[in-house]
Amino acid sequence: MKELLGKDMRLTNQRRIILEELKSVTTHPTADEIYGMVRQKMPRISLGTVYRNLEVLSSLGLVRKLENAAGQKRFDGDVSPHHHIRCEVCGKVGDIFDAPDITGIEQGLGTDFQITGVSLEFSGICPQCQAGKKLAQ
Amino acid sequence: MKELLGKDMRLTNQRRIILEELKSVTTHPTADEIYGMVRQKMPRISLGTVYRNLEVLSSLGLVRKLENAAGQKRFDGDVSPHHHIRCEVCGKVGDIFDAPDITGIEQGLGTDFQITGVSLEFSGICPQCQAGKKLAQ
DNA sequence: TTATTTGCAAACTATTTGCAAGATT
DNA sequence: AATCTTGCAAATAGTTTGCAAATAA
Repeated sequence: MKELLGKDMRLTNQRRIILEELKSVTTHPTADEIYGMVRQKMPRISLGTVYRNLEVLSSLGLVRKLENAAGQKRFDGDVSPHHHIRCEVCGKVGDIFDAPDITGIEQGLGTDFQITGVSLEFSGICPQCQAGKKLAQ
Repeated sequence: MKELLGKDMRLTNQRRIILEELKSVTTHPTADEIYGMVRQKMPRISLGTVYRNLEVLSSLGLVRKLENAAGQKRFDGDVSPHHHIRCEVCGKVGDIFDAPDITGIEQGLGTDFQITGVSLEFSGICPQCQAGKKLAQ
């Protein structure tokens, strides 16, 4: 597990625990939520460190940063290819593993941009918000 | 043009000018950029008013709010169905009118969310940033 | 012994809000 | 008159940054 990070980059306890915690859930937590999770195991970590390390981990491709979204960024410990659905009411994010394949959809489009990626995101209402319709959590 | 807005909603000069300015460009400006544009015609308007009215106009469907994005929200005066591409370097947004149709892609997916929408967004590098590769504007 | 990383606090950016004054019906 | 809207300024939320101390190669 030593060589996961790049040259001159260390797998510190902070990084390891952030990564472990993120991989242990499927909830796509925000930086702040990750901060709360990690603090249970490492009470003196700071929010700045969490932000810095999420940035490092996502630029290394070890976690996925979900910024194609309203509001806060969220993070996903599952880097396998899949899509997301975001609750319009509470902002919670779920996974979509079985959407039709859109590979190649970016070919031959009329744009002067050099295309580097495509993102398909669904929006909807999560089960909890469907239930408690009035009091959007 | 009086009945464009809902009951008890007025088409004030501020709203009209914001709408006109936004419809006069294809650049998907940020709230701050719209503030700059509108101030040329209405120097005493405040940024808060611009934010408030962009919210009103987009909730009425008269403009489109692009929040599926990193960083700032952007606004589009063209509400016809089309997709967007965002420059990874400078954040600029372009239009994509000729992407393959993905209508119905949300049908029968394995999720407990009630699906209400789909968004396809491309990312890439705009012509200006391709040119000046070092000095990302 | 040198470069990286951390905790802390302050700074920053984008956006929202409270409120008294102004405008519209 | 009653309601909606504005300008202004202050507040808020999320994130980033500077820096001295701590840590690890």
